[in-house]
This record gives sequence, structure tokens and C-alpha cells, in this order.
Amino acid sequence: MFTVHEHRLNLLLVPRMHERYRYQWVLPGGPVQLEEDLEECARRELEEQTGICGVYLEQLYTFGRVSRDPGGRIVSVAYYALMPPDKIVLRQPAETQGAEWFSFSALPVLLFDQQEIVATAHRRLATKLDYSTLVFQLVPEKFTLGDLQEVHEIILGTDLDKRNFRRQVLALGKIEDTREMRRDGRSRPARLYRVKHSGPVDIVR
Amino acid sequence: MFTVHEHRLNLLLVPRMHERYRYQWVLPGGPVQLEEDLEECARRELEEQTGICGVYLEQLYTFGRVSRDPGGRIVSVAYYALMPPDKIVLRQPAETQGAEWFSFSALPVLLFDQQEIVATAHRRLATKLDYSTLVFQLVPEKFTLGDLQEVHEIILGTDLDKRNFRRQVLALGKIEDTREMRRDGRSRPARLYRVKHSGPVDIVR
DNA sequence: GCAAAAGTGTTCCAGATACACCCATGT
DNA sequence: ACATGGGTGTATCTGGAACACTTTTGC
Repeated sequence: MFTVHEHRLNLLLVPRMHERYRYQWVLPGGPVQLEEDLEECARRELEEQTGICGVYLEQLYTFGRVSRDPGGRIVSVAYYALMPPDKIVLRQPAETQGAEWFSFSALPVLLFDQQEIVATAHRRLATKLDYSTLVFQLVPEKFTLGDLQEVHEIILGTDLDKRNFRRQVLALGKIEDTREMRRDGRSRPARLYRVKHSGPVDIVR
Repeated sequence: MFTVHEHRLNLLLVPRMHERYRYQWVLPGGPVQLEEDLEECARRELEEQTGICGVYLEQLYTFGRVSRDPGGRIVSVAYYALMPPDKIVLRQPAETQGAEWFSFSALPVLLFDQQEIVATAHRRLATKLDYSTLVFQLVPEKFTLGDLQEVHEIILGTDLDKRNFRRQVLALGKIEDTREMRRDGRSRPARLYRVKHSGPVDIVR
């Protein structure tokens, strides 16, 4: 579960509840039930462990090395999820079983191969930003072009040219001007945009 | 398992051996064993059922819909494989448990969601041709530029411009002239090329 | 007036595309 | 001679990259 908030890419971790390695930080997840689809399982575990629901979710990769979990043979079908920053505080702390956001650049040491899973997800995220509309899953309903650019820069880890970025994102034709402005303290107000045909993530280019 | 042979994209199917739907054509595969990695499992099942080994293999997607197999809850971690046409006949028929190549454009009706799996694999193949060196897994050690172009055209289902194709593939710098020619019956002999640093598939662009 | 972020165009270059004819061989 | 696929160069278009100054607000 990723979000971009306060100029940082954040990853959500939960304390592990199994007896071995109890309270180590781990990715949310758990065993699939007989009567649920894989994505349903991912959504259910995410909601049970963090209270989050209704986010963008995409299958990432299936990790199945024999020895990846010393406690037994576990095959994990990993999903990654994206959430806009304005939903972060919607849920009551009571529902979130100790889940916490961590800055992606300062993650705790993760168990087993979870570091690899996280790295794979981040790579996918960065790659897919460039040829899909994924980024709109990481901004609120109304956002400025500066917001959008910042999300790109934080995930890619590089600075982008403002004029080129704006031209390109507008040329995609996926967003429209709301005719509203955001006054943001001590600088010039910025135009707010919204996604035009707010659909699922699609592939461009 | 895909190959391009005699101007067609071909897919390898095996007769199903479970009692329900016995002898229906299905994708090779089977249950993972406790002490093997997922890719090992794919290779083992492929070899057991078709005699094929040593091919390019890549994880495709994990299919886990609850009702995808009416016989029970099966989660399938699908892989796709590529093979050059000159290896097709290397294996003894005795080892191939009735496996047969089918033209991709005239596949038999497949069981359950296998049609979806095949479609997903084909989409991945076509997409990845354009930004990786995947195509070299589908041609023999020595090949002509015409061979390469034909593989692209067959998989993409479109005709490509000969001069542009040649310029682009040579510009990648991945292949070199063997200084040999292939005499091919009733037309001008063609230069044979080989892959330069025959490594795994890598990403270009 | 100064700090801070918003907003705005043009030039340049590289890579993609479109396009037509001659060549070497077998029959 | 003709049929078959091999081989070659150029002009054009398009999308990406580089690049700097003015505007609007709060303090």
C-alpha cells in the first residue's frame, strides 16, 4: 500500500501477529480463503489489518521460492495498492491494528523476501507512471499540476521540467480544469484540475 | 509454450489426463511440489509432459478466480515459454506424452479459463517484443533479418517496413554478421546473423 | 519589496515513418 | 526470362528535451 503524502512516498506496514517474529513490521496480507478470489483476499486482508478499502489494487508478482519463509512453504501472490493522500485519515485508529505509514526511503528491515517484494512494487510503480494513468490514483479528486508533478518526481526520484511536464499531461486529455483555485498560504494560487472520465487505470502510449 | 514455425505462431498443448475432461487439450502444467520453486515446477511439468527443457520461461500472471476450475479451488501461477523453431524436433516422441503444436490462430476450445491465460500470454509477448530482446528466444542460433522480421510480423499481426525494421534492429547493436549466407532455394542468399552477447532477455528502450 | 510557487513558448534534436528500386539466385 | 526474397538511402514528421522569465499571492 503506497501513498504520496507530505513530499514523501510512504508505505504501509503492519505488526506481525504470528508468534515467530511477533511485532516485526510486515506487509499486510494473509492466507486466501477457499471461497474468495485472489484480489478479494488482498482487499479483505488490507481492510482487516489497516481499515483501508476502496483503493486501486493490482496484481504484482507471485513469490514462491521454497525457502522464502522459514516457517513453511508459502507462496505469496503479491498485490500493490495506491491511495490518495486525502483518504489517509478517514479510518479510525481502532480499526487499524497498529498499521503505520513509513517513509519509503527509511523503511525498517523487513522480514524474509519482503524487501524484494517492495522493490518490485516500486519498480512497477515507477515504470507504469510513464505509460498509464496510474498517477491519478495517488492524488485527491481535485489537484494541481504541481501536485501531479510532485508525485512523479517523488516516485521517480528525479526532477522534471515544469513546462514539459504540464504540456505532456495536458496533451493526454485526461484531466480538465475545475475553474477553482487552491490558495495555499504564501504563494500564488494554483488551478485545480480533476480527472475527466474517472475510470480505471488505462494504458497510454 | 510458444514457437514460430513455418510462418505461424504455434502453441503447445497436451491431452489432459485427469478423469474429468480426459484427453481435452490443455496447457502443460501441474501442482507445485513442496521442495521446488515455482519456475522449477513449470520447467519440470513442461519437461514431463512435452520433453522440452532449456527454454526461456517467464512468469505471466496468477489466475485464482474461485470458480475457474469446477473440480476444485485451483490457483495457477502461469508461465509462458518461448522456443526457437530448430529445437522443435529435438525430442523423441516417446517423451512427449501426446503433446502437439497448434496454430495459434486455430486453437481448439480450451478448458476453463485457459483461453484467457493464452490471450494474456499473447498480449504480453506482443507488447514485450517492442521493448526487449525477447525475439531472440524465438529464432535459431543463426538467423536472417528476414527471419527476425517475420517473427515480429506473425506475433504482432501486422506488416512492417523492411528498411525501417532492419535499421532499427541493427541499431540495437545486439546482433552481429556471421559472414555466412543461407541459400534458400529459389532466391538470393541471405546474410546470417547471430546474437552478440547471448545473455538473458533484457530491456531496451 | 521579498519570498514562494504558478504559469507560460520556442528551439532543437533524435528517433519513427513513409517510400521504390536494384540484386543474386533457382527454375 | 522470370519469379522470389535480399538488400539498400533519403526526406519528412513527430515527440521529447532543453531552457528563463513574468505573475500572483502572503508576509
